[in-house]
Amino acid sequence: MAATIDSPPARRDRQDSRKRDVLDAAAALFAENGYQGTSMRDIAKGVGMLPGSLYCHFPSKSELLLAVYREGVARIETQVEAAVACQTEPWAKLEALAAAHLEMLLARSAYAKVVVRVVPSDDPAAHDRLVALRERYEAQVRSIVAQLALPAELDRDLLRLFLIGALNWTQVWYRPDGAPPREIARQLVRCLRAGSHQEEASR
Amino acid sequence: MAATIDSPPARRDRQDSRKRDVLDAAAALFAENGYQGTSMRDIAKGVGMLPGSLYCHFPSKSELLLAVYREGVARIETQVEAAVACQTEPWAKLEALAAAHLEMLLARSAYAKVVVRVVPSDDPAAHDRLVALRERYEAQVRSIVAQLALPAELDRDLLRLFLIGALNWTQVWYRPDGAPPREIARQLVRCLRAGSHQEEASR
DNA sequence: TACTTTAGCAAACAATCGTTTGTTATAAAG
DNA sequence: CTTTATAACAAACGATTGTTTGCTAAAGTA
Repeated sequence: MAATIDSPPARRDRQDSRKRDVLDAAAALFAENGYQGTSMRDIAKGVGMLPGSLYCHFPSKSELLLAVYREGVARIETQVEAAVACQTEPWAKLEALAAAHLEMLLARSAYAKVVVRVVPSDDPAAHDRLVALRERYEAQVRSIVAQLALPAELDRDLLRLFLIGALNWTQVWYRPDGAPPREIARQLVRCLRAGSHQEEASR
Repeated sequence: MAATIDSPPARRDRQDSRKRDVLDAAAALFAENGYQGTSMRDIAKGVGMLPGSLYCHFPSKSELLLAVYREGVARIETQVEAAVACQTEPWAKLEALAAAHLEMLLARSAYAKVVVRVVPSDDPAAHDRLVALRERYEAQVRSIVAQLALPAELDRDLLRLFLIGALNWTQVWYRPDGAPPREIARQLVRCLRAGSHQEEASR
């Protein structure tokens, strides 16, 4: 078992390297032109393959989208988790979350852009699994929002949805020459901190 | 001139009636399945015509989208304007704007849904004119936000973009059995009112 | 060396896309 | 009645869609 442990890797590395190329090209194109606006031929051209060759790595366009989505959610989760871990105060955690989310969405990762730009109903065949992936990330946000000290009459779920909405909508209007992601996050959290302004001492 | 004023209308009414049917069907389908997810054949089937017959009323799919978009923006503007006019206090105006916007977006109008769901880059041929229509509405929001009393360090443009983002994102998560549009609007404005909580007396 | 595996190519598949053409039926205009 | 205009049909256009098939060549396994 240990004797053959390094014979497959060479093979495995190469195929995975190409598979990675396909994934990267698909992520870039989905992020730029949307799911329905990107054809398998576009992706093939992006990696210098023929269209049919893509099916050596992914059985269908839907599965390819799912793989990109999965990776996108994973990357956002990882970055957000790391950023939140550096903070102790709940509102500071929320701002760190927002900043990391925006950083990925606006500057860093094409994978992250796909998660926001491509809505589950864009591909009915993958709809349910896409929703499941989205919810996995939202659970992370929920756990941060749960730690906030808020007035009782303020709905926590709505606050979370407003936050995510404001964050994701940045993709529509963001320009690299405007306010940087970190500054946007700071202002957003400052806005949302509203109602609880007077209870700052509690918790 | 006044002698022939009522001879055209009969003709005009009929053709406009069919044109309206096409527009309605397109709006419903664009709202439900997106622009690229809706074919001219789908729309034709929706009004009981053959695909080619659509071109009697609209010269292309892009122009059809533009017509739906124009109508959508106009409807939102009208409703929002009426709702805002009933209020005098700036924050009350903003809440009325949010409520009217959500009412249209979530319950009332397929046209309004299209304006939010279809992003300009979905149709490169119509991109610039779609952006222009979107901006026309955003100007209306800007004028309301301009009346708010806000602390100086809070960016008005960002506040507006956060508001619109949170509003439009509701289309992703809204369920008719959850909180009604009016309640969502109330909570959202309460959240955003944050930073200016202490300056309530000013202006 | 002989066998198996597979990434990728070359070419085509059926289906669907937005759109065009030519014609017919209907109805307003003179 | 004649002329003109047009909504709608019937049918097809070429292009593009996601996908499949058969094959080749190279690399790993025994």
